[in-house]
Amino acid sequence: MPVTDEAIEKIKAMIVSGELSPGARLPKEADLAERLGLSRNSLREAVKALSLIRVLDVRQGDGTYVTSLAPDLLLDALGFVVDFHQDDTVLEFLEVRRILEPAAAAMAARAMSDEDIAELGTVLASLSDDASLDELIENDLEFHRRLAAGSGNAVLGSLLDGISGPTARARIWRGLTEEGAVERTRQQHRAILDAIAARRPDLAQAWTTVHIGGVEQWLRGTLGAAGSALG
Amino acid sequence: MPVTDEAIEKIKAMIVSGELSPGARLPKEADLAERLGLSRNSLREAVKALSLIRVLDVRQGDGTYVTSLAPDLLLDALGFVVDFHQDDTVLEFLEVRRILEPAAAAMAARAMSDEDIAELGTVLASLSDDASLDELIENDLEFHRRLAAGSGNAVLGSLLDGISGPTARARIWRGLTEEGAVERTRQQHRAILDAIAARRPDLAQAWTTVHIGGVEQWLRGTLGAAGSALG
DNA sequence: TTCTGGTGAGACATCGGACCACTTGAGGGG
DNA sequence: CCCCTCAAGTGGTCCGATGTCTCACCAGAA
Repeated sequence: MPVTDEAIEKIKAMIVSGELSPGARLPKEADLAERLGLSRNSLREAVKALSLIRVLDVRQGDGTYVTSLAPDLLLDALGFVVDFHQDDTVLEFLEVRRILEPAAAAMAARAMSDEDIAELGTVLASLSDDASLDELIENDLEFHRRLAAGSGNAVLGSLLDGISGPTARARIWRGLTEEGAVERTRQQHRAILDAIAARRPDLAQAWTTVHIGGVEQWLRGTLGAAGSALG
Repeated sequence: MPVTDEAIEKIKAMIVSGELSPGARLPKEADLAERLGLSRNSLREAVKALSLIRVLDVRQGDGTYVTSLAPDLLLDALGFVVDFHQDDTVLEFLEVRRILEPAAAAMAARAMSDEDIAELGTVLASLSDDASLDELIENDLEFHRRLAAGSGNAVLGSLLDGISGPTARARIWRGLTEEGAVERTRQQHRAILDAIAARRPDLAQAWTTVHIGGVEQWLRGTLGAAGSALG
């Protein structure tokens, strides 16, 4: 095993064992390198890797720290990974979303505070009728993000956030606007909100299933048509 | 933005844009470093990070390649992340599993081939009555892994695989054996298998919900008791 | 002809040292 | 008491050299 991988494992072990608590500061690179028995260059490779997945937080001129290790932090690296999938597996991601998000909506209908529900409504209301594509996407992301967070389960929220990668979402919206389905989507958003506000988990779940399932069905048709047109 | 992060983005862009296809070989470190305008050391940090999340595959003496980018590869980095969560958020992960896995079981009841179902039965049957803890865990992991894979959705399968981290699973099984619930768990596994074999998605889903929900409930009680005992 | 073993080129692995850039906090000046 | 300056500490980046591994090529034996 390369020394770098070994270093990754050792740092991970230090964290899992509790020697390094969340928020703790690591020894300076030179010292840690000596302690782990490798050069500073190799150690930096390990630190960089752990930094990419948000386990470590390096601050130039200050030091290297263990992050909070909160699930949302660690899981947001998921978005980075999802970006690599453009066409082929986007449907599979959407399918997973169709499973998770309705469940999240049902949980949100029980768990969300009245204030949060009101804010969710504000998000939808803030969208003007002649919004640009970027605004549509941003608004859509914000709505679904708050919905997921409203489930009360941070892991579920982050997971949904991650697999709803901006890239894939942008492509879908581009297609939807072309077909003039923007208004229908907004109505579905509104219906989900109403169901949550009425504290009806079953309705919230059903509407979310309809919402995601509709996008899924449309995308399935689009990809199929594009595939046959190309093939 | 540090040059290393910049390099990560550029390499990612090269892959997403199609300039580097899955399986393609990257230019040698020296050349790529020059092209991206940084030193070999800094480039290596970027490569190491992308290698940790299974986007690049570095082979000493040969070269650096883009992986297949298959979702199972990319998502298995998830397991690494989950390992950092011991007590606090394990319940949230289990809750997500309780949402995903029943859906996967239902899909498996429709999609799995007769051969795969037979193999799934073999897995359960291969467990002896006086199996050790390690054998129990390994068998349990194998069963759930095949079940998730049987859904036909690679993303779903890998996601389930990732959040069912070996660490958390081991701790749960240790507790279950102490309470003598091994036999009940095995019966539930058997029931899930029977439902799938009978091509009954509804039954498979229900049994899986019962199975995961039972573990969840038990764990919730255990953690609560431990917490109050400590607090 | 085919298989085997050696050999060398090419690629990544690792190292040590040097210098740059940034953050922070102490200490002096207003 | 507040603000500015500056020096120490720490990560950021680079260079050049050496070690090690993989693979392809080729000569020699079966």
